[in-house]
Amino acid sequence: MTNQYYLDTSKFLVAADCIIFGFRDKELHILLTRRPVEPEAGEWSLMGGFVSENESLEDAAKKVLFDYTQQRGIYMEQVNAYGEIDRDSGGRVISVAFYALVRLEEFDTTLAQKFDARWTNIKELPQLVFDHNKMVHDALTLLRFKVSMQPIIFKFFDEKFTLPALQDLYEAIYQHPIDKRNFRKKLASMNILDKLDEKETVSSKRGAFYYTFSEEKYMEYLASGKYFSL
Amino acid sequence: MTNQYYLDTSKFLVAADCIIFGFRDKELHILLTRRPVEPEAGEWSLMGGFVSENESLEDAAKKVLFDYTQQRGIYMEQVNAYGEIDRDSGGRVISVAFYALVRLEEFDTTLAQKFDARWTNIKELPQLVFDHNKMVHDALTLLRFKVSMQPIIFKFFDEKFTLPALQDLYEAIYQHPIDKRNFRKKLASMNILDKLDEKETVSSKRGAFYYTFSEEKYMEYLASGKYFSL
DNA sequence: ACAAAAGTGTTCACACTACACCCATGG
DNA sequence: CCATGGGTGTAGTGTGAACACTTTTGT
Repeated sequence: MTNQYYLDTSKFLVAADCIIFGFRDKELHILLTRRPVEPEAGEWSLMGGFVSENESLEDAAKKVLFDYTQQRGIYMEQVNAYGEIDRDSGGRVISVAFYALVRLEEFDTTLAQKFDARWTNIKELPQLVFDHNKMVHDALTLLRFKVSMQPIIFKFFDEKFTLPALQDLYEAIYQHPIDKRNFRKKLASMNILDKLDEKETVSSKRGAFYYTFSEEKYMEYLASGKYFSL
Repeated sequence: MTNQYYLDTSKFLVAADCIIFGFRDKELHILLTRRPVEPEAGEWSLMGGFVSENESLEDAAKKVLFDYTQQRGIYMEQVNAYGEIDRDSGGRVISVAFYALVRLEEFDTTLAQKFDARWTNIKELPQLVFDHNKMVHDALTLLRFKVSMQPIIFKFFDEKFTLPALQDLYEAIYQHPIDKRNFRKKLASMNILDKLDEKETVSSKRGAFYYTFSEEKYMEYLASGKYFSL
């Protein structure tokens, strides 16, 4: 099967590292763990794993995500491949980073303890092993771009959400405040949300209406020739 | 040196494939070659090579670029890693794609013959081996985005260029016509170009003034708080 | 003189920004 | 009744889009 031409060349360990984003306490967080093996055992690290023979890069990343979150169907996107010779002090490893957006409402906190993992506010990011800080930085840059171009922000929520929460998330991602009226005006003009009768009454006395993202309305929006832009 | 933990895992061939963009005849072109080895020998392919033990991914891509163009300091950027199990019918290969922008004025055409390479209009792209068509598609998407956000379009030119040529290039990248006056107005408002006294008189009788991109003016532009956007 | 490409301003529509007050409710 | 967060409209400014004619020069 494998061609002769392919045999005389170096082979490499390949890892998939995941920047797992979640939204909590009006701030964007990422899931970090204490690295379980040498070198740099015990230091903060992204979730990762080696790619094995019978899986694609995406499969490997999905496996990592499932192991640490027990969620399936997580939104995931490749960030970049990292291939400096000495990026991993334990040996030559080429790593492909993926970012993922998880619904924190569904997150099983017992998992966190099992893996010595912690949700960390992106504003208080510690020093991470190897080039993981760079990976997070690149992932954030990509996330900011993607959020502005595609309706992926809704993947942070478990189905329904309130407009104040959506705005808080948006502000957490971009790290700057935006005007409430302008934000809502823009969303209204897109007409891609369904307003529910239900209210969320935990974070305020008056309560904020829940909304859901409507795939159908979004399709109509696209069909009308417009492009999503937030 | 290499830790025990790293030893029990699969290793992979890793390739660097380059989408080399150039501008000619008012159209965007990419450099393709006839694949020299089985499988799919003789079919159209991107330029690529395997990564070796003592080089980073970027180094491998730079080597490929130098081999095929003899130019140094080519602008290059990573597109994505491709890791489907059966993407290469010759064996399991993980490939990292890079796009590059070359100055066609400096291109040595004898090289093309040596490698059985050809500049191909992106509008007439043939079927390529493996997933190379997808790589080109992804590279084009990224190029379009980057061109709109950073002044990399000037890397297509050897120092000086005319405004009509710049506009032609811009239209070739985005595949749609733009208004001449609006285009020039926008460039003028940015004030990042230096007008030369010299004219280019090959493509018109009247002649078009040459311009150069001014790094200093660009720095001032950024310092004024504005962001490049074309 | 004419063909072929270079160069140049104005108007209009729309989108983005800034901005302040009333509402509903629980304690 | 008051503190807390939810919800709403308007006016001004700036940016992008549409649009046509004059200039230069080689043949």
